[in-house]
Formats: sequence, C-alpha cells, structure tokens
Amino acid sequence: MAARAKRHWLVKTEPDVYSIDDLQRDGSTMWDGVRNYQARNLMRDDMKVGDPVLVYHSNAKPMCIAGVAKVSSKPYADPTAFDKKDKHFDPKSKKDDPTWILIDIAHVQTFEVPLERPDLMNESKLDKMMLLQRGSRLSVQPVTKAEFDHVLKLAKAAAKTRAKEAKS
DNA sequence: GCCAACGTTGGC
DNA sequence: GCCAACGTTGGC
Repeated sequence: MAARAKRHWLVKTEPDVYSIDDLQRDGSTMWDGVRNYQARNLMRDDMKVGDPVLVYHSNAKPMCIAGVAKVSSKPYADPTAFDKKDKHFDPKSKKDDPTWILIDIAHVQTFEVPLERPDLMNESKLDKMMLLQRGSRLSVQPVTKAEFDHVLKLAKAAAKTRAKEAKS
C-alpha cells in the first residue's frame, strides 16, 4: 500500500490550562475537550498517527508557537464527554455513539525560543496561514507543508541567534 | 476590558 | 429553513 503523504497540523491550547511544558512532562496526552465539529472532523477523519503538529499557545503572554508534537493514536471517543463532573460533559454524547472524538498527541520538541505571534505576522511566507487570519478560531487546523517547514526554520534560526547572544 | 468573528440555539 | 439572540473564542 502506498504511504499517505504526511499532513501537517496546528493545535491551540491555553498554557494556563495545558502548555507545551505539560506535554513535555507527560510525553503524550489526550487532546480532550474539543467541542467544535470542524475540529472534531479533522481529528476523526484526517489526522493520522505520525503527522506533525505545531503547538500554539493562545490567550497567553506571549501568544506563540511553542513547539512541535505528533499524532500518536488513532481516533477514539473523548471520555470527558461522558463525565458528568467534567467541564466538557455533553449529555448528548452516548457511549455507543460518541459525539466527540479525539486523538492523542505526543511531545516532539519544545522550541528554545517560542515564535511570537507578532513576529509570525511579519513573515510574508505565512501570510495565508490560518492561525494568523483575523477571526480564525478553529482550535485544530491544517497547516501546509511549506508553512510548517518555514516555522521550523524560524525556530532554528531563533535558537541560533540566541546561542550567539549568549556567547557574546 | 473590549469587542469582532463566528458557532449554536431556539422561536417562528 | 430562516435568522435573531446569545455564548464563546481569542486577539488587541
């Protein structure tokens, strides 16, 4: 069977709730609590084990792309939808026909220097990136390979610059 | 703290 | 099925 080309993704998280550092500590985690159909469909239908994922810190100071993760499980039912005590409990989601589906993601890399949103906005190569569009609220979104590669390049360059500064 | 964008809900 | 009201996200 021909291997499917890897697709690239970005997930948003509020670092006060769950940050890249938490992910690094945990190794991997259920990406739970997503209650948006479009985001769910991406997790259920399009995200495949091994796909690279950028991790973005929203509602934070600073707002930034903080690192890289990867999809580490097949889709399965979000257990928080069944838990009455959970903030994300959804009585409409039944165990035999779950409404909310998630995947696990595993930590790959925490950027030495987070890429802050205003700097990303200045990158002409990222003009079209969904994350940077006004009013873009989708919390799980596709990223093109070109965008993904450019973000990694920026992260490397930023780390290099910092290393130089540390020396001088 | 404000508010634009946008998804969801519910009356009709 | 339409659409106004409402709630949430999330940048600024």
